[in-house]
Amino acid sequence: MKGISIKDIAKQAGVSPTTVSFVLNGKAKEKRISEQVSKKIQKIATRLKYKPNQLARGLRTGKTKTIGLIVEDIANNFFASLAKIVEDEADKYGYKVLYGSTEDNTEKAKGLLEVLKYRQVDGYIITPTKNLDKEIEQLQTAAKPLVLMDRYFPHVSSHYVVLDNFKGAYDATAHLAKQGYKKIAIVTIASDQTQMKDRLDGFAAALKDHKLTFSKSLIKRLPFDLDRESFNNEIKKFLTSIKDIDAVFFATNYLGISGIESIRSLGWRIGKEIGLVGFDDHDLFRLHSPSITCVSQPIHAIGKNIVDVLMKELNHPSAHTQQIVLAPELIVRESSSRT
Amino acid sequence: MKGISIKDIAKQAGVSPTTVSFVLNGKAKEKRISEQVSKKIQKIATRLKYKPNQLARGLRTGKTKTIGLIVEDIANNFFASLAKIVEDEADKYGYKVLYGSTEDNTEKAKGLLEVLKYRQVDGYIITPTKNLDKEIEQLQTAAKPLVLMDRYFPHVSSHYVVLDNFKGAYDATAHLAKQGYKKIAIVTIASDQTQMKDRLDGFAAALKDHKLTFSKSLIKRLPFDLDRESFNNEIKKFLTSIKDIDAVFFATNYLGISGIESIRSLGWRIGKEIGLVGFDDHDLFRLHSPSITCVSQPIHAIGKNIVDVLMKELNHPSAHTQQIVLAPELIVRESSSRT
DNA sequence: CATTACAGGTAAAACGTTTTAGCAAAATAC
DNA sequence: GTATTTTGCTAAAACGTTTTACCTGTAATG
Repeated sequence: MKGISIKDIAKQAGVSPTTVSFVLNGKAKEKRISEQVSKKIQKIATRLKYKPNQLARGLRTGKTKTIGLIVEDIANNFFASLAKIVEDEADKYGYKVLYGSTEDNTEKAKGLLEVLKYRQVDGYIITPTKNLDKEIEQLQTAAKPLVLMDRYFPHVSSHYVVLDNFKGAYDATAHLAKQGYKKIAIVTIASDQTQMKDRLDGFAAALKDHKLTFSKSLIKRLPFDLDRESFNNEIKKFLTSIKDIDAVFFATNYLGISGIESIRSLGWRIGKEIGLVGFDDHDLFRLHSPSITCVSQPIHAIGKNIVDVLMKELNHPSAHTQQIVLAPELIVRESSSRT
Repeated sequence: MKGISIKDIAKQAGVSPTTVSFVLNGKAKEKRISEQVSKKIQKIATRLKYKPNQLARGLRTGKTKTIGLIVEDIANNFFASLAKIVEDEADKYGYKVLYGSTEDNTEKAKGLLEVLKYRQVDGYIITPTKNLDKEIEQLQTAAKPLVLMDRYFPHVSSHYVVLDNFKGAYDATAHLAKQGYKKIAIVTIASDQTQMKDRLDGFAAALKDHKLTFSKSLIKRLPFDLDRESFNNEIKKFLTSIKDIDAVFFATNYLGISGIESIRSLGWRIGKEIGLVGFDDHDLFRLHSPSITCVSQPIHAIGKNIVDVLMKELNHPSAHTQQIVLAPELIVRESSSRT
């Protein structure tokens, strides 16, 4: 089952492989191939269902029509949904996607970059981990098109598409304040990267603007790599340690899920004794009783923007980098209404 | 940033590219390259951090160390979790994964196969759609290693790894029966593929074994490609059409989710007026009030088996095909207890 | 009529590997 | 001391494209 090659077409058409290549790449006019020959080659090509061997083409041109997608965790709802959109959008441009999960582990991320590099992907979509800035800069100096997502490095000028995390957290917290909650805590991930820093900052700013208590003791930063059991235990310990706590904001979807579980096992009634807001929408949040208020990301827009920026960069590399910050939407539900 | 090539190493070592290739492919002894030269080449290679150009290698050998993964929907929890495991397992063998979602659409599936083919993947992991049997057979006669997952074609002898769907549905239904539910319905997807057929059969067999009513009117088969709104409407229409219905089994995770939503909007109390069992475990099922009984798939075992079978086939193609059927686990929760 | 221009193509190199076939020198056999 | 085998290595082809440089014949130019 050897595939059809350009030579086969050439033979059938009685011309040279060169001519076939020209025609099939749309350079017929430019290279002055006659209408006749051109048509003939086209016909034979479609009849034989010729598909160029991407390896050979890649070897010659250096372009593989493949992009690398590095996410935090493909099993996470948010990243999985995004991956689907990226796949669809990339497909429109004829690109395929190679993916990998970092688990928020820098070594794993470096490994993935390495693999993608010698697989010669044309461009990268990267959810960077903590110390990946050096690698990102290296890719940039090598003029590799790349787009960061979900988070970025403030000191590195690169393309990125992220959520307005500050606004997301601010809105969530302000909403809780307006609902009359007085002592609001946050549970987040111990990360100094922008997405978490901005969420924390938004939280703090909203507290300040609404003249609510703000202290270190209202913040819990958990390591990323705990299992659910440990998340639950840590969250319970934290929540019970705060006197008069009446609301909590969970800064990621999986923290929110653990949060719900923890609070219930404490016997507190969500929306009554304790207000709750989560991050990223989820079927669970919509259908939970009570339903869970959350900050929702415009996943479709994010995916589309990422691919559009990357494709623009692939086709017309430009000096100036594009930073896209999309607005979140606060979806108000029962978990934050004191009634 | 041209990569280091075998020629660069050859030049530095003062030998021919051939020799370098032999050494780096572990054929030093076989090809009688001296210890000295061998060591020297190894050293230079690691010093220069040589990584073979996979395109060139692939072009020459026909092997790309890439496998194609075709799922129904990468945004679906089950497939996303599986994709992660497949990625990890494949990585252990040095393989990367190209993926795509079919949306249960045969044309899309054919398109994906086409793309994967001319990307020259070494092997395929396929969640087949309805009429994909011809394509599967074609791949087989072309001696392409492939493993089907989630479902298979009874009339095609191929490797596959699936759940014991009959048992899953049987256990779920029998459980409902034992709990005292009398009129049990099923909502499934209108598909004649094995996974759905077996679930339906398991459901029917359990009803029969427990001497419960079984009639066509207790079965609802919905098209795959509805949006959630339509799923909900259809499910509501169906459930209200059955007199004295007191339990329902949803044969996929997304149907279960829609089912919960529908039943609630009907004002029925899950676990009281109506017993409910879902398919595939999900955070939502665990944390819903009441919590949802479900048939859970051993995702990790599935993923590992799939990759193991594929790798065996890649390395030692054999005549006999392997059919692996894994046992589901019924996770009993509140939605099926009449108390 | 001699020159130039252009139309319509092709030969061959290159991309970076792997692999087959073979060569020269050293070692062994008789 | 010649014939054979073994050792240690290499030249060159091949994988399927793309692309540069050129070639040949005809038409236009002066």
